[in-house]
Amino acid sequence: MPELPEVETMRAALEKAAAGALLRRVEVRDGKIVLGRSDEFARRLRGKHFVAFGRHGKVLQLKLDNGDILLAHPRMTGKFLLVPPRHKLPDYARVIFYLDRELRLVFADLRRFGRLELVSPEGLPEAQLLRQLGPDALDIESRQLYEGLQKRRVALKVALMDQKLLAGLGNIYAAEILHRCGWHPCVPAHELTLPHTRQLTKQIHAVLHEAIQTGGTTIADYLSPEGHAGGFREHLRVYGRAGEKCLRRGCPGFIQRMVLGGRSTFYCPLCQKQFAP
DNA sequence: GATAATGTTCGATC
DNA sequence: AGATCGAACATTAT
Repeated sequence: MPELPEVETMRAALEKAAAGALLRRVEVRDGKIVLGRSDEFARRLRGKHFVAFGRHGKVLQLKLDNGDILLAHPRMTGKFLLVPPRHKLPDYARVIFYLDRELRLVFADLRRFGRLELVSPEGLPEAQLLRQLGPDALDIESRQLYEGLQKRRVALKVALMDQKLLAGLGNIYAAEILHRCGWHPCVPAHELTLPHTRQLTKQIHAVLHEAIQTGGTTIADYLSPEGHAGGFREHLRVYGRAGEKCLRRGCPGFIQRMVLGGRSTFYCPLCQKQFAP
């Protein structure tokens, strides 16, 4: 489920609630979630403190006081939840981190696609969860994005979701960004000029910042670690709105759904035709 | 019961 | 070699 804004919302919430927390015990209920040996994973974490909370693309980076880094990728349905004392554990609790202060941090994941990986500082560059990622979508500059787009023949929306090009965008935000640009999702990526790419970069940053401000997007089951739904759902202009009226001021169009790269794609056939900066 | 779901990865093919 | 496509992964909600 989560894309960059949802992972950033998780990061900020964990930083607030668990900075400096001690990991008393780690219980791996589902070994599939953890890369490598579960017993080793639990043993290496026990007794460490969380000291910093980072993120790259959709990957959360929880840093420990011995330099090791716990990487977490939620994939489709993974999430961290902070469970207060005496509260019942959530459904699909796959890995449980028992902290001091009577706090429990749970990695819950219905579909079991999520992954946790513990790496040493030296191992960080080759970490499976980070290895293939391009620059973070919040940091990428137009020039770099332009050069990456030039090399690709695929539809622009497919390129935006390619984590090697830039890390963090998924199906929701790629669609929303293209609608704000007024471009059709099928535009071949390499047709963008540098000025087009400047406009695109600006919208990528604007949409992501707006989504972070509102706590991300909840479609089916995303919740922040404190259990809050995301507010960006009210800001969606195309995603999940097939058959509904286009929300661009003055546009009489209706949102259409098509399949691109195997994923549902939503766009307005009337106002996503233009292709000029 | 069929369909779709906020994502990545692998193997086959171009 | 590198890009691209479709299937696979696992499980539920509608």
